[in-house]
Amino acid sequence: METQINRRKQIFETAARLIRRKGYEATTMRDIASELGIEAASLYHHIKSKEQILDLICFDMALKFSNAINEVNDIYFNSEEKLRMCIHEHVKILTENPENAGVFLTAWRSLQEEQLTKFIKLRNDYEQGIKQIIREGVDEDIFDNVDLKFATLSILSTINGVNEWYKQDGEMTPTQIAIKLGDFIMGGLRKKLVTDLNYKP
Amino acid sequence: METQINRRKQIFETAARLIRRKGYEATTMRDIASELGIEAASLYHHIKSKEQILDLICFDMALKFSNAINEVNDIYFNSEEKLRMCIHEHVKILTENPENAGVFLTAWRSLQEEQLTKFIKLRNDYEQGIKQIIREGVDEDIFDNVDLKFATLSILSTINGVNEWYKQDGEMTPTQIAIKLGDFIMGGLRKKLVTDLNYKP
DNA sequence: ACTTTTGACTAACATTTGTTAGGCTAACAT
DNA sequence: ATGTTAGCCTAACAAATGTTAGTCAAAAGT
Repeated sequence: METQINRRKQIFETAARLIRRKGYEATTMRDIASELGIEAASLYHHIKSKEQILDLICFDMALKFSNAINEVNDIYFNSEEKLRMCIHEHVKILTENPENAGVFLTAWRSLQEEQLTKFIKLRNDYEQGIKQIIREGVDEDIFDNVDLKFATLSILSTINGVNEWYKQDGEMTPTQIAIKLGDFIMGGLRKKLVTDLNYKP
Repeated sequence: METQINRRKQIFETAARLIRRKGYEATTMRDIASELGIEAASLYHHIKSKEQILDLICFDMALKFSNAINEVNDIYFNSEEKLRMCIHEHVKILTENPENAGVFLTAWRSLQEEQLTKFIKLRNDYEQGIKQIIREGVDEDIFDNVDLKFATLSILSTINGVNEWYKQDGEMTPTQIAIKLGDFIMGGLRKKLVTDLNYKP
């Protein structure tokens, strides 16, 4: 009763780990089963299909990102604060389950047509949400007058990169990463002068 | 004679396009052949194997990046200029052949053990090269006292993201993208004050 | 004690995969 | 004219893939 649920969870976790490392098509049902010490056919007592694994992981992650930006928009008002909080929430999601996040970031291409279309729509919504926050910052003269699409995609690429090097037992906590990322995205690499009144530590 | 070489080139181009879009394992020899209007077996008169396609593309791209950073290091001295030129060269490589670049960025995971090890080493060398330039900038007090590994990987993620949205007939040329990226990476999103003596347009 | 459920197994399936062998045709070289 | 080769074809193969069917032992529920 309890064990079944755990087994199912194990299957999803193992699958996510392998799919993230080798890709969806390169990961076989026999690979997943072998990692769990069982036969491939046994997987089907717990899951519907291989495709279901990819579907659930991708859309579960997409939902998390969607919820995160909605919360941030509900709570905060200042654009820079909003963006910094989005970065923080994004990093939290990427790091609290790096395997699923990795699947979300790379294996979504393997979704079937219908699901793929839905997924891309969700991802576009999220991008539009970030873009809107940047737009507000530009309108309020807090952010530079940047190309919105360019800035949005660049920032998201920067944040998503975290998934490629983050280690659970690494030197930086997710929060520390988020702060550094926020500083980098806000202020860039160049040395700040103290005469810059916008300067924040 | 002449046609053979062209056919071979066509095969690599078609393969790169498909592999970039769907992944290496998801792209079959029959897919590639079908795009060219021939049978899968016919491909083998021009290439050795499917794996060879991936190998050549990945290592050809790796070589380009390696050459680029070496040239930059030979020609320029100022750290910020060096980094901006690296960004420019990197963007040029990513955009002058987006298909091959996409394969390089995502499909390298499918390389066989031996080639994979070699590839990762080359990529690490490149990352170390960028890191070294940032280190120089920090030492020369031009860049903020950032975490070197963090800054290197963040910057590379930012630049590589270009491959996901760049369009040949888009609004921005590769050079314009490189300049915007350089500005963003150097100065960040936040509005600059004119009292910041480091400010560059 | 008896029945049901859980979770695994073996065996097998239909497809799909990368690849090889061998043959045909048209262009080219001598 | 004759031999060669470039470029494709069909046929086929062995291996791997996702999945289904049917069986069985142990645990849980009654």
